[in-house]
This record gives sequence, C-alpha cells and structure tokens, in this order.
Amino acid sequence: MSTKERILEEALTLFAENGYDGTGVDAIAERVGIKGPSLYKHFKSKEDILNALIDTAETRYDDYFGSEEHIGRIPDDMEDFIQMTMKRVSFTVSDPMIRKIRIFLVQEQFRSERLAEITTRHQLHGIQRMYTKIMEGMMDQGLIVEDDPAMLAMELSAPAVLLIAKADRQPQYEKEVLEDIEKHIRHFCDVYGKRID
Amino acid sequence: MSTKERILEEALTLFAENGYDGTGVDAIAERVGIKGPSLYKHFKSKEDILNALIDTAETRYDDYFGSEEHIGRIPDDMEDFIQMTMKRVSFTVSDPMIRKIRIFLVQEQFRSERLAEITTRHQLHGIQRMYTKIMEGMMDQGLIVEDDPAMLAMELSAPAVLLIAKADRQPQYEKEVLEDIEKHIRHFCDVYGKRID
DNA sequence: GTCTATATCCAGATAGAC
DNA sequence: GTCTATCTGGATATAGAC
Repeated sequence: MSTKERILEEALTLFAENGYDGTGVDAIAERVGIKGPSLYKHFKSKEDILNALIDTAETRYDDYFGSEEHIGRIPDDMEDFIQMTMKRVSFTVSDPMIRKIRIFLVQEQFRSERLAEITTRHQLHGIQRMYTKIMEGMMDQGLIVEDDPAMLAMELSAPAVLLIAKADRQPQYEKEVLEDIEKHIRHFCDVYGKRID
Repeated sequence: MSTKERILEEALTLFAENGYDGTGVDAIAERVGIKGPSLYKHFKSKEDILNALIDTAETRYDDYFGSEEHIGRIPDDMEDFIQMTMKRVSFTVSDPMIRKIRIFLVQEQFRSERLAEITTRHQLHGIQRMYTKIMEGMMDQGLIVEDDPAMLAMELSAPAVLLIAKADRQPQYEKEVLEDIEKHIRHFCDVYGKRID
C-alpha cells in the first residue's frame, strides 16, 4: 500500500476518533510513520487530505452498497430474509472501515454541501433504494403483502440505521442493539409477511 | 437575559454552525457584544461553557419532551392523530432552539460519554418512550390494533427522526421532508389503524 | 464586568539539506 | 520522499487598568 493510501487510511481513523478539527497533521503523520511536513509531498494541504478521503469513502460505499451481492438475491422465505438482513447488519456494524466512514460522516456532515449529500445518501436514499429492490422481489415472490415497496423499505431500514448509530457512539450496547434490530425485523415480518396457507 | 445566558445562547448557535472546535471564544464574545477575555468573568474556560450548555440543553429537552402537552392527550381518531403528530414534527423542525440542540448534539456526540448518552436519548429512547405511551392509549381506545406498543413507537418515529436529520443538514429539502413524513405516518395508520366497521 | 495588552502554546505550512 | 528548522497565524487564557 502506497504512502498516499496509508495517509488516507490513518486520516480516516483519526477524523472518526477526534473529528477533522480535532486532528493535527502531525498526528496523522505519526501513525503513518513519517513526520508532519512529509505529508505535504503527497497532499498540498490538510483540506486536500479531507477531500481525497471523501472521494475514496464515496467510492468504497458505492462499491459496497451498489454491489450485486447485496441487492442481487431475493430471499427464499421469511427466515432466510431475516438471516440475510442480520448478516448484512452485523457486517456493517463491525467492519472497521465502514464504521469509521459512518462516524466520520455523521460528525462532518455540516462541513460542506457535498458531505451533507453523501450523508443523506448513506443514511437514507442509498439504503432505501437497496431495500426497495428487495421488497419488490419479495412481493413478486409472494413472501410479503402487496404495498408501496419504498414505504416498506423505509420502515424496515430506519430503525436499524438509528440503532446502528447508537452502537457507533455507545459500543458497550452493541450486543443489545443487534438484538433490538433482529426483534424489529421479526416484527416487520409478522406485520408484512404473508401467512402460509 | 443575563450576560451568562446570552453567552450560552450564542455559543449554542456557533457550536451548531461550526462545531465546538471550529468556534473561537472571540467569535462567541463578539455575538454577545463583548470582547473575548470578558467571557472568563462568567466561565472559567471554553470547556466550561460547553458543559454549562449541555446542562441547559438537557433541561430544555426534558422540559419539552417530558411535558404533559406532548404526551398527555390521546387522539380522538386517526386523522386527529396525524394532525397532532405533524404539528409536533413541524414545530420540532422549525423551532430554532430545538434545531440547534439537535445539530450541536449530532456533531459532538463522540466528545464524551455524557454527550453520547444524551444523543441516544434524544434520537431514540426519549422519543420512543413518548410514542409508546401514545400507542398504548390508542390501543386502549381501539384506534389501532393490539401489538407491542414500543415496537410501533419505533416504527413510527425512526423514519421521522432520520428525515428530520436530513432537513437539518439540507434545509432546501425541508418541504419535501415534511411531505415524506406525513406520507409515512399515513401509511403507518393504514397498516395499524383499525377499520371502522 | 469590561477593556487592552500580552503570555503561551500549538496548528498548518514552507524552506532547504540530505 | 523524508528530514529538521522555522515561519506565521490563530487559539485559549491571564494580568492588570478602568
């Protein structure tokens, strides 16, 4: 991995931990194993690091949430749907990179229009789009009742997003949060799942 | 209003706008109409201002969301419920103080354990507690089906919380956000409201 | 309680040797 | 590309006059 990439990696870690304003260039450099001024051979300013970071964060997110793996398969039955969804949730909660991007974004969302847009996409429209597809598929399969798929996607995802944000800021409740999410998903299935007659 | 209170007021405005680290004591003082060093006759440090601010924010929130006005009345029918809820949402979105507290908290939630707890209460447990009571009342009245009231409270409030957060960071979508919230509430009523036979 | 002047510190960034 | 030395500006905070 190039020094440039290492810088972005350590910058993300520190920005997530202490915020952009709370992170010094020397601190980033130290984690990379170089001195502060050496950063300026790779980036022309601290803000330049921030912007490059946003670029990679955006790409990485799109790669992940746009990938076929995550929207491709339609579940076989309700229990399969619950397992699939919880697996996705568990990964999202514990993957260090995804987690840091989330924590970074939520703190810096007001810094620029661009960051605001990306945050809305991550928290709302990106996830909703993914689950709308899944809801449509499940309606086609006769697994859930016919209804507005975007509405169902919102009702399924919003509580999970808020609970994951809780786990981000209070990691001591991570286990409880995962249980609450599963409970919520099962309730969702009870409400919208079609009875097997 | 005392100078001390004015300082807290202007500090909240600036912390919400530029974050705690992004706000200088001189900037706070200027809005109050005094010079930076004069602040130190009222607070012993910038962090002291922050802590006092958290105290008042907490009190103000508890006053508001714990008040009888917001949890007391049980709606007469579904349309009444929708109107009540939308009125509460509109107020929450547009009240400058509540809005600043929300924006301040979301940015500074990782600064301390205490801020993390308060954020979770504002976004999750406080709202859920309030709506759980309302759901229980509506079940007693036979307005909605019998179900886990805490679950319904979460499903009702979570999308609204996320959409309000969107309006906070992207005020240009405020109108659209309010429409989306109403649409979501009406869908909630369609799903859980009892038919009038 | 407010002011001006100032102490102290630390951040981002540059210069130039290696 | 990395280093050391350094510039520069801005920040929190204090001292002491009014």
